[in-house]
Formats: sequence, structure tokens, C-alpha cells
Amino acid sequence: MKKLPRSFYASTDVVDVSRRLLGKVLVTRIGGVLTSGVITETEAYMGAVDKASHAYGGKVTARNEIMYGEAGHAYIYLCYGIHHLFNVVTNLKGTAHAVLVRAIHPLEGRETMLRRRKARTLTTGGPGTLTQALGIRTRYNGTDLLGDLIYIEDRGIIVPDQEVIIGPRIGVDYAGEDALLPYRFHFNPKILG
DNA sequence: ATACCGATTAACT
DNA sequence: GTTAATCGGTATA
Repeated sequence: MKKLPRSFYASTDVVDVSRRLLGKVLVTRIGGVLTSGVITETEAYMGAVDKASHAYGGKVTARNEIMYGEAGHAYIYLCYGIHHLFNVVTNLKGTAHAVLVRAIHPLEGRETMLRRRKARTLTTGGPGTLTQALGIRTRYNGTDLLGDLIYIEDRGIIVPDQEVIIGPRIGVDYAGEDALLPYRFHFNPKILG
């Protein structure tokens, strides 16, 4: 039940952070309501040297500047005009590395998540649906994950290497050869029991 | 000011 | 397999 420390995020290896986030628990207390889920899928984005990153080439804009800041903050942006995508900023200040959380396995607050999603069945298997379930929106861009609004806990869940599927990232075909990099990590939530 | 487009999803055939 | 929905970010003028 312990919140991940700043040092977890400040790692200079964003791909390693991406792998180690599997099995951790993403928690929100938005509107005072607790919702949470086990992270089951992530992707690493390697900043300036990654054609798939918003920070490719060292580009700085009002949208992506949070990625250049201190590790352990949330980078949240709107995609396709509809979906709020949640990322964790890693590495040192000035290095725009981040991990996209693509899927969770719901834990606490199922009723709240169902209501937010306006759905009969609770699916959180995509980067846009999980943020909807957890109440994450672009207005929380820049939130410190060591605070009490949005944070990530280690509850001792171990995801063995043999269960982890590694492959190319989704939806980044425009990134040329970088679209083929093995920066996507996921596992079948069935192993959680 | 105007035009193009996306780290997606759900509902189709 | 296909495609409409939808709007802020970004580039261009």
C-alpha cells in the first residue's frame, strides 16, 4: 500500500519504468471518490529521439512542456478530440521521457467507474476508456503523482517476466522505423485472479 | 484567421 | 474488415 517514490519515476531508463509499472495500482480521488485499477499495459516514449513522441526533436509547446519538467508528474492531453490520455513523466528535468498508461484492471470504485463510463459492463482496456473510468481529464495535466489526487501504489503485485508481452506501440505508424521499437508492455489480467 | 490532423473508440459490415 | 465522431494543438498565411 505504499505510494511510489519520486526516485521510481526519476529513472533515466523510461523503457524500464514502463515495464516496472505493470502490476502497480493507479489510484484517483477525484471529487473525493476513490477509484483504482492495476496497470496492465504501458508504452514508453523516449522524448527528443523518438519520432512517436510529442517531444520529438526537442520540440517544446504549451501542450507538451510538462514532459520536460520533474519526474512523477502527469502529462494528460486530448487525443482525437475525445480521449484524455494519461502519461507519467520520467527522467530528469529537461528530458521529455514519459510512459503512456494504456489499460488497467479495475479494483476499487466499480460503481463510480460504471457511472462515469455510462456503460453496463466495465471495460478499461484502452487508454481513453481507463481515464474516463478514473475521472482523469486534461484539466489535471501537471498533477504531482506524489500528491493525493492521482497517484500510483505498489501493493506487492508481481508480474513475472514470462507473463509480459513486449511489442511495438499502437497507433504510431506515422513514426516510421520508430513505430517498430519494442516499447509496449502488457500482460493478461487473468493472472491477477 | 484558417486548415489539417491525431499516442482512439464504438458501432458497424 | 470499415468508418464516423469530435475538438484542441499546431502549422501556415
